[in-house]
Amino acid sequence: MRISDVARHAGVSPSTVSYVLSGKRSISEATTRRVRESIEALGYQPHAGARSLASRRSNVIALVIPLREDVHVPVAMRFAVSVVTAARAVDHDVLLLTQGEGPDGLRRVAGSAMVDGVIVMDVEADDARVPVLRSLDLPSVLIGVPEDTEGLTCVDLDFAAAGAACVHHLADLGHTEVAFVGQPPSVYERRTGFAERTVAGFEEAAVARGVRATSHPCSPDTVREVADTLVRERPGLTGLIVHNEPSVGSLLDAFAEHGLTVPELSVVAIGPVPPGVPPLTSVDLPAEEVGARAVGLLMDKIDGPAHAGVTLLEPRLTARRSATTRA
Amino acid sequence: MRISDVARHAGVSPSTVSYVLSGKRSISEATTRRVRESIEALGYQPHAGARSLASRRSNVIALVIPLREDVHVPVAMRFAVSVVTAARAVDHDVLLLTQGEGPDGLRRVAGSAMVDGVIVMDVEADDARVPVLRSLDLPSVLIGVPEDTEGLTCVDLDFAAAGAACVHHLADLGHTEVAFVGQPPSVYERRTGFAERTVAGFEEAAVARGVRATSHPCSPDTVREVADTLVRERPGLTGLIVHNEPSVGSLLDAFAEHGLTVPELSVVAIGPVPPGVPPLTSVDLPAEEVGARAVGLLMDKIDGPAHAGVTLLEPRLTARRSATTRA
DNA sequence: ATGAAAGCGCTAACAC
DNA sequence: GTGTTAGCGCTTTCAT
Repeated sequence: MRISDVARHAGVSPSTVSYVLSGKRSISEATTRRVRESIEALGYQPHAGARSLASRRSNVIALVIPLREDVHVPVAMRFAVSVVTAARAVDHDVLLLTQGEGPDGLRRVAGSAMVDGVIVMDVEADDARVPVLRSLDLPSVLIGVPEDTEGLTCVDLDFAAAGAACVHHLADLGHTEVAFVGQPPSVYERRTGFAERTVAGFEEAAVARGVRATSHPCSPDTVREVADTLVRERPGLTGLIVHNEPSVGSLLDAFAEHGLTVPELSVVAIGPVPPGVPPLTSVDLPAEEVGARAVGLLMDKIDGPAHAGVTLLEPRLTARRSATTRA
Repeated sequence: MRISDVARHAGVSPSTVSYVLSGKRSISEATTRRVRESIEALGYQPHAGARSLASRRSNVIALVIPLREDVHVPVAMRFAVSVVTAARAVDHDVLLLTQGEGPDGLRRVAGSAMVDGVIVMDVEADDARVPVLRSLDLPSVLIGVPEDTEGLTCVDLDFAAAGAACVHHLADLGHTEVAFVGQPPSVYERRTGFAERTVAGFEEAAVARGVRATSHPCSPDTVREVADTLVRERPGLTGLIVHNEPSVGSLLDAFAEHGLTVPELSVVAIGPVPPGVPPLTSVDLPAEEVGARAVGLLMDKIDGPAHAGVTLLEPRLTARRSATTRA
């Protein structure tokens, strides 16, 4: 089933069928209808390879997903799904690249014209893929923000503002001693942008508001240790900011064992809305919006002149029931 | 940069370059070396679209990933990553399809010759995609087993055997009263193969061993309810089989509140090795192996005559420290 | 508003 | 063991 079959069936030339499909030329109402009917009747679908050869567009974008021990998989998956959904909405498919392939993966898909652009997740401050991206002239969008953003297009939640928003919320409620419990140490060691920026935002805001503050990294197996330390060293602690979705539950349990329960201990989370009782006041991670924005920006770059820049989505703090006025 | 540039640089014909790349013809050692050097020197990479047009092979496979509320995302991701890794090892890329696209997604990628084959995850007993796959003449492999497997190629862990293995392990340890805590109810309602088969294997083995047994579905918000019910209605309960990775932790906590702690309550898990203390005796889910097998079988189908059939990987129970001899 | 025809870059059948 | 060449199925000038 080829385009010429459709053309014959509709009594037009192949190019007309092509133009009906692409809309790049105005075709009479009547012809358009006949062509569409033929396409329908014959069940015609253009050959993707032929199309990409002739048009120099594959209508495929690559998505590099992280697969590290320390990234919270469900969150990564939400990004991935939103990217796929948004891409499909603009008639593009998504090729999955794993972090494991590294810079070479990017070179490969770019060099073979397999994809029209790429979206890279989980970007580090000094990411090895960034120089490759710069050298590649392959349209790209980063989800996350490296140190040097010169010439890059990045999207992310404004994590600094998110960290700050939590401090302001607690300070507004009268809290004067707060602690920040963050991502696993390894996340900071490899200098993942979002983690660093959140802590920075937290610390700045704490200074600005005159709030006593400390921050601690935290992995699943140091939850108890972190809670113990905090209880011991910060007896006046009344506010807690948790930027570690997988461990919120057990962290709060650990505090509970010391007699500190929510909402006497006021808790604000940063991340996906945590299920559980009581519902946590939190700054939600708008994965769907980030993914959609990334795709939108990538499409702009693919068929327009590059429009570099960093887009930081404003955080929205949703007050639920875990943070209350300081007793 | 085209194949003819490489050919000129190496002083051979384009077809020779093509044959060096594909290995489909024997080329003299010397020529091969010259061609490879030219490829290297020029940084040549074949155009994927041109290649797929001429060879009728895209070297891309599609992977349909589930994105339901009730599937445990980290497990799904492990499958996905193992599929990508295995595919890359045989020089194929992976196009990501979401469950949301349903049967149409399959038709689309097949019809446009975008992919050479497809791997479908999270297959239900009566899956809407199966008839489509049958009608499509697109090589496919299912991860999971539907009711009617006629003409299909399926791979999965032998979940019936896994359920049975847990019963045998507990029975061997002297337990005579066991309970099975499974997936969320919705998983059974949509008749997901692996869930059904596990329960069936559990029940059969319990009858065979003369063990008193009941089974309960369980979702994150019914964990406590399930534990309460079990404690109330099954006072003699000493063995627990948990086929619900995300809830094992809170389930055991709930039992602990009733004074039933591991290993006095012997627990065997089915799923990815659960982190946590004490380490749980479990039948691990060999996601990497399943993914690799799926890719291997798909490659066989892509370049050979179909070799349908159901491959069930034998479960391996690893005794750790959560299941002990009955007191 | 439509058609004719020249490629896009590769593979593989056919020749030697 | 290697070269020549005819497509693969589409898009897009160029022509009308």
